[in-house]
Amino acid sequence: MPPAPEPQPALDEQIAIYQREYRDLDTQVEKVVNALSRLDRRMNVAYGRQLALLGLGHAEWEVLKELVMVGAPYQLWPGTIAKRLGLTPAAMTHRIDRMLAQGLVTRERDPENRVRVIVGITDEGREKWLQVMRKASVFEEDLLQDLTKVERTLLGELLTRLLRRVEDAQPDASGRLTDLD
Amino acid sequence: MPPAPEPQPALDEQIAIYQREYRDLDTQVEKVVNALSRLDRRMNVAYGRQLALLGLGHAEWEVLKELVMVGAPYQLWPGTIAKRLGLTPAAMTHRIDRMLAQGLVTRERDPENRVRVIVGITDEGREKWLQVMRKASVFEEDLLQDLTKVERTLLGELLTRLLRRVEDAQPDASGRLTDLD
DNA sequence: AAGATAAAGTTCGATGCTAAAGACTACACA
DNA sequence: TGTGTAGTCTTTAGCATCGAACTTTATCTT
Repeated sequence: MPPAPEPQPALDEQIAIYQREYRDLDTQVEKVVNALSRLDRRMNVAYGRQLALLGLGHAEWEVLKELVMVGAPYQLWPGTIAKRLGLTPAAMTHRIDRMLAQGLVTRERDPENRVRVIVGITDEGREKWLQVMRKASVFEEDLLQDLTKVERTLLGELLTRLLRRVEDAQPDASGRLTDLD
Repeated sequence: MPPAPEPQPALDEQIAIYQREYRDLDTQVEKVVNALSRLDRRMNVAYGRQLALLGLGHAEWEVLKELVMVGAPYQLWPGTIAKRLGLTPAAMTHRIDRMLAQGLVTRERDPENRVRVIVGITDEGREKWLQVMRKASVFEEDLLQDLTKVERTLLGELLTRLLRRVEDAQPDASGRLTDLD
């Protein structure tokens, strides 16, 4: 008898096991959190497949996204990108190096402050972003195909409220998410 | 004038910009997907803080989770863990090495098949898992504090349906998520 | 039985990330 | 003006991961 079955257990089954191991578990909460985490993983795998087809990695995609998201003229300081992506400045330096070599971005010194650097996107970079978006939107539509318009709106609404809680409330020293003011 | 404001734009604002850059965007779908992705990132940051306090990294935590999740006698083959976590077998070898040195897991040859290895969890590993769960459940309750019981159930239900779509349907060659059986 | 094939895990070389130290610029204050 | 101080990016060393080749064991085929 093998030490474990191969396939990943279904979500509800997994929660049930957790509860056996940890009595005080709130199964309702745990279900939401685990579903979120599993969904994000699956989505990233799916995106990764499409990115690979276009010769991009997740790293490059993240940076292109930030540059487009900021709107015209599509410029950011490396430090800003790093902060938003949760990376160190060192990692950004190297990412920009690689993306520069691929012709996806530009890098120049900020004329107003020579210590600063301005990263911009090239036409090719913008084109790549668009191609990925087209592929991604197909996948996302497939993902949500079982939900009605009303359900989609509701889901977006509920998630936004969670996001607001975690983004607007700075956690205190013990990590608690408190007052939103 | 700086090339970009420091703080990350709010979700709705971000979606609006995306739509300016990509006309055909379904804002409803995009809102769900982006909220999901942003939530997962924030959650991982929060977990990371608690893990660091206990001297654990995300890598160790993932492995402990899989071992507990499988139930007694808490044993798995390295390859199974690797598959479920989306890692290569090589990475698992090194993770087990490190966790062995920390006394979190055990490693022995499978008596039924000498090529195979059985990874088990130690009492200390189980205790660490429990400590993390206690911390995590506090954070998760805080995260969901604005939702009523009904809303929590509904959210869990909607997410489960998405998960079912992406986990049960193998994507075809073009990456589409189709028929569920 | 004997050899081919398949499967599991480890080893090896290369890549990308982090933390820490370093270099450079701008600004504050004497 | 000169010096200190803070902020931004780059460099360096160490570590985790991946892809690929290799070792060992079990199973299939004849």
